[in-house]
Amino acid sequence: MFRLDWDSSEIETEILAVAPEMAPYFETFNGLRIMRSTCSTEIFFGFLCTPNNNLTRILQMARHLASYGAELAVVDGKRINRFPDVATIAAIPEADLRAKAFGYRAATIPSVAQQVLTRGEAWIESLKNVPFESAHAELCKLKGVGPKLADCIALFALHHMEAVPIDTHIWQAYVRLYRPEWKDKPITDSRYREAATFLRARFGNHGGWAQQYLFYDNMLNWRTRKE
DNA sequence: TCTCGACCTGAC
DNA sequence: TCAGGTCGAG
Repeated sequence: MFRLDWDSSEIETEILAVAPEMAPYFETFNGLRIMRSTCSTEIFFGFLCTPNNNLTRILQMARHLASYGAELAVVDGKRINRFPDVATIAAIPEADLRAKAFGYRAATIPSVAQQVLTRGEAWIESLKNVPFESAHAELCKLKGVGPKLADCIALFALHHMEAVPIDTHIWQAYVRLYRPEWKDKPITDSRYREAATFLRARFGNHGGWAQQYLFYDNMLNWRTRKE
């Protein structure tokens, strides 16, 4: 889960050799790791909760989706459920999720699950065995999944370690470090592609690992950072 | 290819 | 006002 079989100092050394600007982030957040989930379905639908949303609500929504799965145990009075399979999520009525304050994602989450089902239950897992670019392209064909979610799913669910999801935080870090002339510019499709391509080229197979530091730093400091 | 507005909710 | 965005129209 925490990739303890990976030597983080070795990875940091390799990243620093090609991207010395990462040094202060490694010093500040020493020990930060990128997690390795064993359940691709959970990560897939977890990220479907994230668009245009905040972490507190994302957690509530992910927990609610989990409640549709088989009960594993009760710990300190709290039910622990296995994350449900794709078919279960595909069958959740939109009204149920609306009632749980899912907003417009009440429609998109079951819809994406239905699209996945038509590709077969093993489809998500199968994307682990194709090149990152192919997996990303396939994920983007789902209505409701754009380039950012595709990158998140590729990295965190499928373990394509070169993926660099450009969310609002990585976008701010990218502009600050590499593209100051784009300060305050919104992310368009083409800018997204440029940033993601640039960061993958710069960090190579450690793109996912490196972006975690930039993400966490910006997450902590974006409100107070003055330029 | 870019720009906009819409889309749910709730914390700050 | 804005969150770990995406879609459709123009």
